[in-house]
Amino acid sequence: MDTEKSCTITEIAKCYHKSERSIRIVLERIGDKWSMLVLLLLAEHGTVRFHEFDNMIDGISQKVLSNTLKTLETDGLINRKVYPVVPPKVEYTLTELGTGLVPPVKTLVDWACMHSKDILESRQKHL
Amino acid sequence: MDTEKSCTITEIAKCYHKSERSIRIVLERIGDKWSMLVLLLLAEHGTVRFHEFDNMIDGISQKVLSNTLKTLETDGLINRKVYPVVPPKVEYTLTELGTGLVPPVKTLVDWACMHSKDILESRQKHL
DNA sequence: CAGCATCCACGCGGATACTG
DNA sequence: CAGTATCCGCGTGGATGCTG
Repeated sequence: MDTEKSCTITEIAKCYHKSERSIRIVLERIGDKWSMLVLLLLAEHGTVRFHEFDNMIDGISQKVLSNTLKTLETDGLINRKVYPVVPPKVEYTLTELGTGLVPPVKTLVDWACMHSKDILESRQKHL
Repeated sequence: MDTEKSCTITEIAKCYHKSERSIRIVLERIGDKWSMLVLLLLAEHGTVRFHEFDNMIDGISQKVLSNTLKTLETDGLINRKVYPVVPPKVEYTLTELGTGLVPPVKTLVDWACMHSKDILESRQKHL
Protein backbone atom coordinates (compact mmCIF):
# COMPACT_ATOMS: atom_id res chain seq x y z
CA MET A 1 0.00 0.00 0.00
CA ASP A 2 2.99 2.21 0.42
CA THR A 3 4.55 0.99 -2.81
CA GLU A 4 3.98 4.46 -4.13
CA LYS A 5 3.11 3.41 -7.61
CA SER A 6 0.67 6.27 -7.52
CA CYS A 7 3.18 8.93 -8.42
CA THR A 8 0.87 11.71 -9.47
CA ILE A 9 1.61 14.74 -7.41
CA THR A 10 -2.01 15.14 -6.47
CA GLU A 11 -1.96 11.69 -4.92
CA ILE A 12 1.31 12.32 -3.15
CA ALA A 13 -0.01 15.56 -1.68
CA LYS A 14 -2.63 13.67 0.30
CA CYS A 15 -0.19 11.64 2.33
CA TYR A 16 2.96 13.68 2.06
CA HIS A 17 2.86 14.65 5.71
CA LYS A 18 3.36 11.03 6.74
CA SER A 19 7.06 11.02 7.38
CA GLU A 20 7.60 7.40 6.32
CA ARG A 21 7.02 8.29 2.71
CA SER A 22 10.20 7.59 0.80
CA ILE A 23 9.75 10.71 -1.28
CA ARG A 24 10.06 12.74 1.87
CA ILE A 25 13.08 10.70 2.93
CA VAL A 26 14.86 11.38 -0.34
CA LEU A 27 13.95 15.06 -0.41
CA GLU A 28 15.01 15.44 3.21
CA ARG A 29 18.29 13.78 2.44
CA ILE A 30 18.80 16.20 -0.42
CA GLY A 31 17.79 19.12 1.70
CA ASP A 32 19.87 18.41 4.74
CA LYS A 33 22.88 20.56 4.73
CA TRP A 34 25.66 18.19 3.70
CA SER A 35 24.36 14.88 2.34
CA MET A 36 24.28 15.73 -1.33
CA LEU A 37 27.68 17.36 -1.15
CA VAL A 38 29.10 14.14 0.29
CA LEU A 39 27.32 12.10 -2.34
CA LEU A 40 28.68 14.22 -5.18
CA LEU A 41 32.19 14.26 -3.76
CA LEU A 42 32.10 10.48 -3.72
CA ALA A 43 30.90 10.50 -7.30
CA GLU A 44 33.88 12.65 -8.24
CA HIS A 45 36.55 10.90 -6.21
CA GLY A 46 35.36 7.32 -6.03
CA THR A 47 36.76 6.47 -2.62
CA VAL A 48 37.10 8.96 0.21
CA ARG A 49 38.32 8.61 3.79
CA PHE A 50 36.85 10.37 6.77
CA HIS A 51 39.57 12.96 7.23
CA GLU A 52 39.62 13.58 3.50
CA PHE A 53 36.00 14.65 3.71
CA ASP A 54 36.94 16.78 6.66
CA ASN A 55 39.62 18.50 4.59
CA MET A 56 37.62 18.84 1.41
CA ILE A 57 34.49 20.20 3.00
CA ASP A 58 35.00 23.59 4.53
CA GLY A 59 32.97 24.43 7.57
CA ILE A 60 31.71 20.99 8.56
CA SER A 61 32.25 19.63 12.04
CA GLN A 62 33.29 16.09 12.76
CA LYS A 63 30.06 15.29 14.51
CA VAL A 64 27.92 16.50 11.65
CA LEU A 65 30.10 14.74 9.09
CA SER A 66 29.81 11.57 11.11
CA ASN A 67 26.03 11.86 11.31
CA THR A 68 25.75 12.63 7.61
CA LEU A 69 27.76 9.57 6.66
CA LYS A 70 25.82 7.38 9.04
CA THR A 71 22.47 8.45 7.66
CA LEU A 72 23.62 7.96 4.08
CA GLU A 73 24.79 4.48 5.03
CA THR A 74 21.50 3.70 6.74
CA ASP A 75 19.63 4.74 3.63
CA GLY A 76 21.80 2.43 1.55
CA LEU A 77 23.39 5.19 -0.48
CA ILE A 78 27.01 4.72 0.58
CA ASN A 79 29.27 1.90 1.77
CA ARG A 80 31.54 2.06 4.78
CA LYS A 81 34.60 -0.16 4.71
CA VAL A 82 36.72 -0.47 7.83
CA TYR A 83 40.29 -1.70 7.64
CA PRO A 84 41.39 -3.33 10.91
CA VAL A 85 44.68 -1.47 11.20
CA VAL A 86 46.24 1.05 13.53
CA PRO A 87 45.75 3.87 13.07
CA PRO A 88 42.25 3.10 11.85
CA LYS A 89 41.36 3.46 8.21
CA VAL A 90 37.83 3.82 6.92
CA GLU A 91 36.87 4.25 3.32
CA TYR A 92 33.54 5.41 1.94
CA THR A 93 32.20 4.58 -1.50
CA LEU A 94 28.90 4.89 -3.32
CA THR A 95 26.55 1.95 -3.43
CA GLU A 96 24.75 1.08 -6.61
CA LEU A 97 21.71 2.84 -5.24
CA GLY A 98 23.71 5.93 -4.38
CA THR A 99 25.34 5.94 -7.80
CA GLY A 100 21.90 5.99 -9.36
CA LEU A 101 20.95 9.03 -7.36
CA VAL A 102 23.93 11.02 -8.56
CA PRO A 103 22.74 11.98 -12.07
CA PRO A 104 19.40 13.46 -10.98
CA VAL A 105 21.09 15.38 -8.18
CA LYS A 106 23.82 16.56 -10.49
CA THR A 107 21.21 17.83 -12.89
CA LEU A 108 19.69 19.81 -10.08
CA VAL A 109 23.00 21.26 -8.97
CA ASP A 110 23.80 22.24 -12.53
CA TRP A 111 20.44 23.95 -12.75
CA ALA A 112 21.23 25.81 -9.55
CA CYS A 113 24.57 26.94 -10.94
CA MET A 114 23.02 28.15 -14.16
CA HIS A 115 20.21 30.08 -12.50
CA SER A 116 21.99 31.34 -9.42
CA LYS A 117 21.96 34.87 -10.77
CA ASP A 118 18.21 34.81 -11.35
CA ILE A 119 17.48 33.57 -7.85
CA LEU A 120 19.84 35.97 -6.14
CA GLU A 121 18.47 38.90 -8.15
CA SER A 122 14.93 37.95 -7.29
CA ARG A 123 15.88 37.78 -3.62
CA GLN A 124 17.41 41.22 -3.88
CA LYS A 125 14.26 42.66 -5.39
CA HIS A 126 12.04 41.20 -2.69
CA LEU A 127 14.21 42.13 0.26
CA MET B 1 33.13 36.10 -7.94
CA ASP B 2 30.00 34.35 -6.85
CA THR B 3 28.94 33.67 -10.38
CA GLU B 4 29.55 30.02 -9.61
CA LYS B 5 30.85 29.11 -13.00
CA SER B 6 33.18 26.82 -11.14
CA CYS B 7 30.73 23.99 -10.79
CA THR B 8 33.08 21.18 -9.91
CA ILE B 9 31.94 19.68 -6.67
CA THR B 10 35.40 19.98 -5.19
CA GLU B 11 35.27 23.73 -5.71
CA ILE B 12 31.77 23.98 -4.31
CA ALA B 13 32.80 22.05 -1.21
CA LYS B 14 35.16 24.80 -0.19
CA CYS B 15 32.54 27.48 0.13
CA TYR B 16 29.41 25.47 0.57
CA HIS B 17 28.98 26.58 4.15
CA LYS B 18 28.44 30.17 3.07
CA SER B 19 24.71 30.34 3.09
CA GLU B 20 24.48 32.86 0.27
CA ARG B 21 25.48 30.24 -2.25
CA SER B 22 22.61 29.67 -4.60
CA ILE B 23 23.25 25.96 -4.67
CA ARG B 24 22.46 25.86 -0.99
CA ILE B 25 19.40 28.02 -1.55
CA VAL B 26 18.05 25.65 -4.17
CA LEU B 27 18.82 22.52 -2.18
CA GLU B 28 17.30 24.05 0.93
CA ARG B 29 14.19 24.92 -1.01
CA ILE B 30 14.01 21.35 -2.19
CA GLY B 31 14.63 20.02 1.27
CA ASP B 32 12.16 22.14 3.14
CA LYS B 33 9.07 20.24 3.82
CA TRP B 34 6.56 21.64 1.37
CA SER B 35 8.16 23.79 -1.33
CA MET B 36 8.68 21.14 -3.96
CA LEU B 37 5.22 19.75 -3.42
CA VAL B 38 3.77 23.20 -4.05
CA LEU B 39 5.96 23.61 -7.12
CA LEU B 40 4.88 20.28 -8.58
CA LEU B 41 1.22 20.89 -7.82
CA LEU B 42 1.47 24.13 -9.74
CA ALA B 43 3.10 22.27 -12.60
CA GLU B 44 0.18 19.87 -12.65
CA HIS B 45 -2.65 22.35 -12.21
CA GLY B 46 -1.34 25.52 -13.78
CA THR B 47 -3.12 27.99 -11.53
CA VAL B 48 -3.94 27.35 -7.89
CA ARG B 49 -5.59 29.47 -5.22
CA PHE B 50 -4.60 29.60 -1.59
CA HIS B 51 -7.45 27.56 -0.21
CA GLU B 52 -7.04 25.05 -3.02
CA PHE B 53 -3.54 24.36 -1.82
CA ASP B 54 -4.94 24.06 1.66
CA ASN B 55 -7.39 21.44 0.47
CA MET B 56 -5.02 19.54 -1.77
CA ILE B 57 -2.18 19.31 0.69
CA ASP B 58 -3.04 17.20 3.67
CA GLY B 59 -1.44 18.15 6.95
CA ILE B 60 -0.19 21.63 6.13
CA SER B 61 -1.15 24.61 8.27
CA GLN B 62 -2.09 27.98 6.91
CA LYS B 63 0.93 29.64 8.40
CA VAL B 64 3.36 27.18 6.88
CA LEU B 65 1.60 27.27 3.53
CA SER B 66 1.76 31.04 3.61
CA ASN B 67 5.47 31.01 4.44
CA THR B 68 6.20 28.43 1.77
CA LEU B 69 4.44 30.47 -0.90
CA LYS B 70 6.16 33.65 0.23
CA THR B 71 9.61 32.12 0.04
CA LEU B 72 8.97 30.61 -3.37
CA GLU B 73 7.83 34.03 -4.54
CA THR B 74 10.90 35.69 -3.08
CA ASP B 75 13.11 33.23 -4.92
CA GLY B 76 11.32 34.05 -8.15
CA LEU B 77 9.89 30.59 -8.64
CA ILE B 78 6.20 31.46 -8.45
CA ASN B 79 3.94 34.42 -9.21
CA ARG B 80 1.30 35.79 -6.88
CA LYS B 81 -1.63 37.54 -8.52
CA VAL B 82 -4.10 39.40 -6.35
CA TYR B 83 -7.59 40.24 -7.59
CA PRO B 84 -9.02 43.30 -5.84
CA VAL B 85 -12.39 41.78 -5.05
CA VAL B 86 -14.36 40.78 -1.98
CA PRO B 87 -13.94 38.14 -0.84
CA PRO B 88 -10.27 38.26 -1.81
CA LYS B 89 -8.94 36.10 -4.58
CA VAL B 90 -5.30 35.23 -5.03
CA GLU B 91 -3.88 33.00 -7.70
CA TYR B 92 -0.48 31.39 -7.82
CA THR B 93 1.33 30.33 -10.97
CA LEU B 94 4.81 29.20 -11.90
CA THR B 95 7.27 31.72 -13.22
CA GLU B 96 9.51 30.86 -16.12
CA LEU B 97 12.27 30.16 -13.65
CA GLY B 98 10.05 27.91 -11.58
CA THR B 99 8.87 26.08 -14.67
CA GLY B 100 12.47 25.31 -15.51
CA LEU B 101 13.05 23.81 -12.10
CA VAL B 102 10.15 21.39 -12.46
CA PRO B 103 11.73 18.78 -14.78
CA PRO B 104 14.86 18.20 -12.63
CA VAL B 105 12.75 17.97 -9.51
CA LYS B 106 10.28 15.66 -11.18
CA THR B 107 13.16 13.41 -12.19
CA LEU B 108 14.22 13.26 -8.58
CA VAL B 109 10.73 12.48 -7.33
CA ASP B 110 10.39 9.75 -9.91
CA TRP B 111 13.69 8.30 -8.76
CA ALA B 112 12.41 8.39 -5.20
CA CYS B 113 9.25 6.55 -6.20
CA MET B 114 11.17 3.90 -8.07
CA HIS B 115 13.68 3.25 -5.32
CA SER B 116 11.49 3.72 -2.28
CA LYS B 117 11.56 -0.01 -1.57
CA ASP B 118 15.36 -0.12 -1.62
CA ILE B 119 15.68 2.77 0.78
CA LEU B 120 13.04 1.53 3.18
CA GLU B 121 14.54 -1.96 3.17
CA SER B 122 17.98 -0.57 3.85
CA ARG B 123 16.58 1.45 6.74
CA GLN B 124 14.97 -1.68 8.11
CA LYS B 125 18.24 -3.56 8.00
CA HIS B 126 20.15 -0.84 9.80
CA LEU B 127 17.57 -0.16 12.46
C1' DC C 1 42.81 8.33 12.42
C1' DA C 2 38.04 8.18 12.98
C1' DG C 3 35.12 8.80 15.57
C1' DC C 4 31.70 9.58 20.17
C1' DA C 5 29.84 12.56 24.20
C1' DT C 6 28.05 16.61 25.71
C1' DC C 7 26.03 21.01 25.65
C1' DC C 8 23.77 24.71 23.36
C1' DA C 9 21.39 28.02 20.02
C1' DC C 10 18.48 28.72 16.47
C1' DG C 11 14.86 28.18 13.30
C1' DC C 12 11.40 25.25 11.17
C1' DG C 13 7.26 23.49 11.47
C1' DG C 14 2.83 22.82 13.99
C1' DA C 15 -1.50 24.40 16.68
C1' DT C 16 -4.64 27.80 17.63
C1' DA C 17 -6.94 32.14 17.41
C1' DC C 18 -7.86 36.34 15.14
C1' DT C 19 -8.64 39.92 10.88
C1' DG C 20 -9.31 43.02 6.46
C1' DC D 1 -11.07 34.10 1.28
C1' DA D 2 -6.48 34.68 2.31
C1' DG D 3 -4.04 35.39 5.11
C1' DT D 4 -1.48 37.40 10.03
C1' DA D 5 -0.22 36.87 15.18
C1' DT D 6 1.41 34.30 18.85
C1' DC D 7 3.27 30.57 21.31
C1' DC D 8 5.71 26.37 21.61
C1' DG D 9 8.44 21.89 20.95
C1' DC D 10 11.78 19.59 18.67
C1' DG D 11 15.56 18.51 15.83
C1' DT D 12 19.43 20.00 13.20
C1' DG D 13 23.57 21.80 13.15
C1' DG D 14 27.64 23.84 15.53
C1' DA D 15 31.59 24.06 19.20
C1' DT D 16 34.46 21.74 22.14
C1' DG D 17 36.71 18.04 24.41
C1' DC D 18 37.71 13.20 24.88
C1' DT D 19 38.97 8.13 23.19
C1' DG D 20 40.18 3.26 21.16
